[in-house]
Parts: sequence; C-alpha cells; structure tokens
Amino acid sequence: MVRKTKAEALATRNLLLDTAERLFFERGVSKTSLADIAKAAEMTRGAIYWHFKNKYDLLQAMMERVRLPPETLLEAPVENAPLQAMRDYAVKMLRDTATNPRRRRVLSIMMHRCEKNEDEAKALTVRQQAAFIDCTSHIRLCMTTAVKLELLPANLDTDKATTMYLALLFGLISNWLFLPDNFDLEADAEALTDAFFPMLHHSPSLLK
Amino acid sequence: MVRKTKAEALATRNLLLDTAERLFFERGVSKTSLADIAKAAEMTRGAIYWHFKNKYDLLQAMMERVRLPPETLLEAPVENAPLQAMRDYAVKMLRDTATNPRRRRVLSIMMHRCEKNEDEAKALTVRQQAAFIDCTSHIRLCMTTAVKLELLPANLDTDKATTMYLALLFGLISNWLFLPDNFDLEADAEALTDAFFPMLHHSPSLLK
DNA sequence: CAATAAACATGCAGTCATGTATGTTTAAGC
DNA sequence: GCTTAAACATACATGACTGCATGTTTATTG
Repeated sequence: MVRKTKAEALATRNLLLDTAERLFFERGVSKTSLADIAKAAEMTRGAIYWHFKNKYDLLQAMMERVRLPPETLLEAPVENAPLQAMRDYAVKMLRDTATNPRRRRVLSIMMHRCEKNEDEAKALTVRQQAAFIDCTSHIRLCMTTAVKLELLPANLDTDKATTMYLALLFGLISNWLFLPDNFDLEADAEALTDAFFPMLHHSPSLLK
Repeated sequence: MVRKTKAEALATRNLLLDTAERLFFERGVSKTSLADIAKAAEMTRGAIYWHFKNKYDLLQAMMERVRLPPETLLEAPVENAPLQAMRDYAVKMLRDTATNPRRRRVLSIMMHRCEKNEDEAKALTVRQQAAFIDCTSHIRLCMTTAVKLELLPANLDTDKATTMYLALLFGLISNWLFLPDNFDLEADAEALTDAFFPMLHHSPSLLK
C-alpha cells in the first residue's frame, strides 16, 4: 500500500502537518511525541521521518505555512500613506488572528506552547527573532516616512513610537490568545488599532 | 552527611530553586531534567524529591518567589489618584523587570520558556490566568474610578482602555525579554508608560 | 516491461527521565 | 544518652521517545 502518487504524498504531508498543528496546540510541543502525531494521523512514524528530518523540522514546516512576507500584508503604499499602511497591517493581523483558525493555532503554538531554548529549537528562535527584527525595521521605516511627510510631529522619537506599536500589536495578540474571553479581538480590532495613532501626536514623552 | 539543621535545609531548598531558575532560563523547562538541576546544584535527585513533589511543584515554587500581590506595587491610593496608581504600577513593573535579574529570569521562563498545555502544567496555566484576570479587574477599577473622578472622559470605554493598558504593559515586557537589545527598557520605562495616558483623552475610538 | 526509487511500515537498540523504595547519617526532643 | 525522624543519597524498575536500519509495495521511467 505504498508508493503513492505525488499528489497523494503531498496530501499525506499536509495531513501530518495538520495533525501536528492540532496536537501541538492541544498538548504543547514538548508533550507531543512523533508517535502521537503519527497515530492521530493514522500513519506511522516512518511517514513523518520520510517527509521531515525530525520533530523540529516538522515544527518549522508547520510554522512556515502561516509565514507571510510583510509585503503581502502591507498593501497600502508605504511611501505615500505610511500611517494607512501601519493601520491596515495591524487591523489585518488582529482580524486574521481572530478569524483564521490556522493562524490562531500556529501563533498560539509559537507564543505559548513552544519553548525558546539554546539547543535544538534555537534555529526556530533565531528565525522568529529575525522575523521580529524585520517587522521592527519595517514599522520604523513607516514611522520615519510619516514624519518626513509631516503626517507625524517632526520631533517624534520614532524608535520609541515603533516600540510602542509593536508592544501593542503583539501584546494584544498574545493576551487574546492567552485568554480569548477577555475581549472580542475581531469586533474591536479596528477600534483598538485606531486608538494608537493619536498617541503619536499627543504624548509629550514620545517627542525628542 | 545528612540531617542538617533547619537553616541548612532551607539553604538547600533555596539553592535548588536558584539552580532550577538558572537552568530553566538557559535551556527551557522541558529540556531541563531533575538530574540536570541536582547535578548543577551538586546534590542528588533525592534532595529535590524531598523538598518538592515533582518537577512542576518545583517550578511553581520557583514562580511563587517572584509573585507579589498587586497591592504591594500599587502604593498610590487607588481611590484618590487612580491614574497615578496605574502609572506607578507600570513603571515599577518595567523597571523591576529590567533591573531585577531574578524577576527577569522568572518572567522569561513564564513567558518564553514554559509551555501552556492541558495536562501536568495545566495548574500553572490556570494560576497564571487567574493572576492575569486579577490584574485586569484591578486596572479596570482604576479606569472606572478615574472616570468617576473626572480624570478621564466620561464616555471612555473602560474595557477597551483596560485592554490597551495590559496589552502595552505585557507587550513591552514580552518583547523586551525576547530581544533585550531592541530597546532600553530601564531607561525608557517612564517615557513609554507616560506615552499611554494621553491616548485615553485623544482617541475617539476609545469612547462609547 | 523491467528496473528503479518513491513513499511509506515495521522492528530494534539505546538513551534518558521519572518515581519510588530503601539506605544512611545526624540534629532534636526527652 | 537514646530514640526518632528529618534531610538527604543511592539504587532500581519502568516506561517513553528517538533514530536508524531494513522491509515492502507500487508509480514511474526509459
């Protein structure tokens, strides 16, 4: 019953990724063994070891499925409307987190069900840190562009503003994933995002 | 070489907690075995099993060492100066996270080196969620009190304001622990905190 | 149509972590 | 001064989980 067609093999791979995503979300990464995943997918560990090098390779592939380049989300042209770009980015991230089950599960795994340590999973941590740094510099570019376009105060401390933006965005996502009943992320995504930008005009401590 | 005095036994217990704190921080919780901890503390697993029920009991005791009741930090009287209370709370939390190595390590373990799952560690997760809910209701009380004292707009959506406050606070801490070089938490604690409150006056989307 | 290799399944060895049971020593209580 | 039990150390049994080696079958290719 082996040597399936290419499409079938890809389906198997996706099934393994789906199953791993579910189990990692339910039990956490370290408490989920490859045998657990194989059994839940009605396969054997042989299938996993054929498609993936090991557990962390599987985890990485699972995370790659929701990784989208920042440009994808930033549809509004940054050079013309950087404030709109930042707003759209935040709203889309929040709404997608609230409504897209896959993104919700994977983000939850990344934030609350996967340990950042120095050995095997270090590559994963480094990758996440790199993504975060990318995101940081992108937002910083939006901030400085907005200042140049005189959309924000000339003496705005763009570094602090960037820090605040990212803290708010990630804080909202992390807190909601931790306790989804605490507030309605989908309904409030726009209001919470829009609340941020007046701060850049009215907070003296963000000026240089 | 056994049957030490009570003080010595307490010192042993603290040594085990210190060592666990260090190893959990360096390697993550699930990748640190009790044998690792015992060896690093120059003890045996027998000592650990004498002082603690198991690994998660040890972890819980380790976390309790930095748990401080919210009242401790909220020195400013909430009824008279709720805004000041919230400001002081945030600044103290941020500064203490930046300067207190123990708090930094333990918060890092809680946020980035410990998986929230449904089985053994569930008690820990439930406890953290309860603490978060406590904190939420406390901040909400500050917000409503400030509205009553006319320190904040009468039509402020205090729920959203609370959500924003907590997202900012936890987002700042989490992001800084994740990438400490991204910004200077100690130096910027006050400025970042002070930046928040003008938002409550100038953000239309936070009004009802 | 034969050979190859893809796509798994199965089995085994080895390591490692946990929990417990049982020693051992000595501070404390009387 | 004798007993008890606190404060560990040691040893053992048990049960994963991983990685690899080796089947097995069938789509694919020339």
